[in-house]
Amino acid sequence: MASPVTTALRADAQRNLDRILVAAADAFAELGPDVTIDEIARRAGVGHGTVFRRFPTKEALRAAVLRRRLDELLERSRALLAEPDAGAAFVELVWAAAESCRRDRYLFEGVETCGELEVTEGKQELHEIVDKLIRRARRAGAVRAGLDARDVGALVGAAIQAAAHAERDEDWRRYVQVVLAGLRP
Amino acid sequence: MASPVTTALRADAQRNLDRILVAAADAFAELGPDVTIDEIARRAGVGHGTVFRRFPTKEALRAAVLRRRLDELLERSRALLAEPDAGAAFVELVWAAAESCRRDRYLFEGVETCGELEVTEGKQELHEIVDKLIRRARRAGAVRAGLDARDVGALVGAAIQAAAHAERDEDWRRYVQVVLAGLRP
DNA sequence: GAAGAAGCGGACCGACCCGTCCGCTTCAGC
DNA sequence: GCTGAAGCGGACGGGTCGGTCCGCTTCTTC
Repeated sequence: MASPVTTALRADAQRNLDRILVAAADAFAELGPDVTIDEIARRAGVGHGTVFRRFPTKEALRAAVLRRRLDELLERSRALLAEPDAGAAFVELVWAAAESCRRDRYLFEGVETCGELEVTEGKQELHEIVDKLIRRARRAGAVRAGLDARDVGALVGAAIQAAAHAERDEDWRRYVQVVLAGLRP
Repeated sequence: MASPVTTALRADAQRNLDRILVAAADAFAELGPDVTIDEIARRAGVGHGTVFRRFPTKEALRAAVLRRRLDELLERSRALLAEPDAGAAFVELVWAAAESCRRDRYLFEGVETCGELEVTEGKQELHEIVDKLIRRARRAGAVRAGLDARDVGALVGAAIQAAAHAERDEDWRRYVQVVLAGLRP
């Protein structure tokens, strides 16, 4: 996924790699970008030396996890370009982004601050597609002017972040609805 | 401020205390809650032992800084209760909160996660007054139903946080406007 | 200006954590 | 099964940082 031509891994190594990526995604989402590698290794059931053999630094591991999330969003966004109703497509996009941020509340912040090529390229690609979706929606009169992909991403990420300390667990939906209402012309 | 009956400090000690609080506020706002005490001490022009004499832990220092911000907001909110136009008072409240978060983008997150009595009490007080302002505004038809002080605080704080990585420096105003638009009925 | 209290700050300790390294284990091909 | 390569993981080094402590300095009071 990260590098298209990975030399085939031994079966046990591949198994460990998968478990590390899953454990890292969970741990980052739950404890934030400052989780220790030891914690991730513990969750994956491997020694922390094993983590460092696959990912030279903690940042590289974080980047791999972020990239996976970005790829999911990319796929979803591309599909939405085919949706005939531009306004509905935009609303769906927002909810998809919200779901992603919901799974990892540090996603937006992470993508913004991560300098790894893997992530900045993914972000760039995503922005281009999302900008298309926004322009379409604006022409259809469903979205106010003066907003781009970065703005929408930031606001949605923010709404989820806001709900992190909420009392009820579904508050994030209300917050996203507030933002959606604010995005209309 | 924190404790009403502080035993009088020696003149130089009081001077140092003031400089520490200013330096800490700046450093926390600029570098986040993880700044080192050494950095704060350096900015204040004191040794880091001096910081620990006034504040037993880093958390206590952070709490003192947060409390100061909360007190400013408290004062502002109380004044707004006297404003005859409930809708306008609410909008002003939101902008005041935004300005505070703008000065320290980690303010909201800090207040939510800080366990020190000093801060939780201040938050409680603020919530009560802001809830009054919101109820007034709702009765005046200026704010949608189903939102309380916590919600509004979260959304405003998040909007500012979102603007932290924005390209233009005034983007945070646009974001607050989006949220304000979303808060209307 | 003398004396004692208050304050200062840097050396120091211990905990934590990233990243390396190497002796041992496990897998894959024959 | 044998063999060599690939993989493993824990011990270790080095750096950082929060918090303590104590010999020295500075202020205040008389």
